[in-house]
Amino acid sequence: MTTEEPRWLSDDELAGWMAAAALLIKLPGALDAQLQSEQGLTFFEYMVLAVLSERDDRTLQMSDIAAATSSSLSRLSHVVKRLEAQGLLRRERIPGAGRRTNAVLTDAGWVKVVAAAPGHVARVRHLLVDAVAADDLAALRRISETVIERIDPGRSC
Amino acid sequence: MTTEEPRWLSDDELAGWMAAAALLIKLPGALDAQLQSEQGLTFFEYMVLAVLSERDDRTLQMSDIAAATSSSLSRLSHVVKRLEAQGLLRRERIPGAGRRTNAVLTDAGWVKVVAAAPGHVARVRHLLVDAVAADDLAALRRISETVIERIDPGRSC
DNA sequence: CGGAATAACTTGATGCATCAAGTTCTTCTC
DNA sequence: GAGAAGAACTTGATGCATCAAGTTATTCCG
Repeated sequence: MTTEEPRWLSDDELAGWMAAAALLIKLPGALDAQLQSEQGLTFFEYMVLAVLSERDDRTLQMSDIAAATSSSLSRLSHVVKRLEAQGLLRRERIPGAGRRTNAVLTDAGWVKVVAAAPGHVARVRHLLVDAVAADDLAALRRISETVIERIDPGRSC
Repeated sequence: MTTEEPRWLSDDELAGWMAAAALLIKLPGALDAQLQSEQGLTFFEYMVLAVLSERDDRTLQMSDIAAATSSSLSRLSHVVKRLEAQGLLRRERIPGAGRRTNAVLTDAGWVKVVAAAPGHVARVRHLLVDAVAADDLAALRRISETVIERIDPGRSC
């Protein structure tokens, strides 16, 4: 807690940051709205199902899903419980491995992701991937990775 | 609802998008956590106060605040009610102008923003502005503006 | 080999966001 | 100038996110 005058943002920095902040506020809602109206899914729920669907055995441990979706284990646990109640996946304790738990995509879950994916990808294309230059998308990736590393340092080694 | 095979994302596109998605999930939480622990404010609450504090008369109409913070009027209304209950701002109906309402920052609100700003700016610098190249920040601005324009077309004219 | 620390979740309470519906003025149209 | 349409919010219900605390194996250590 110093009393020195902080380094405020320059005009360019401020403009960049405000634009980014607007993106943070609006984009999640836009993605949610589309998935919600077409498939009754949250963007985050979709991510969970999608991550599972990419595995050969449609199975992944809770912690690994959390890592893959950048979420807390607590958030994931609540969501998985809801998805399980809907029959889209089921949980299985891994015997002899502490409290480790796998989530397994059910057939109904698979059908759901397959139904949701085209519309979702089309939306992501329309809003972002097809809207910006390839260079800018690469920049966005660099930026995101840098910022994420700063948020929790040493998460990827 | 076409049955054609959709255009899936290429590896580069997918990597860019996943990184961006991770950013969308983690950055808001990181900003909230800092403001919450230091000043008991949400990032969004801070934005509302900050926008008001930049006006000479510390006054702005609800709709204008909503536009400046990229939020819905509904969300803003709830937040402003909470901030008013804490004495950080007050609302004033503008007479003879329909349901138009101004929000006015109180002295307590001013003190709060002034107290919160340095820590918040430092955090934004550390996580984003100072972490990425100036070119990349410019790219982020371009990207954000493009995406926002796609989300609700013709919001800025 | 026993007790403490750790890992991997789960749960419950609280609070914020969103959506749909309701209010209350003003303005436009005939 | 009356009634309809629209603008600018407000409100209440619902649901999701977060935080702190609780569980339940497992491993480490003396």
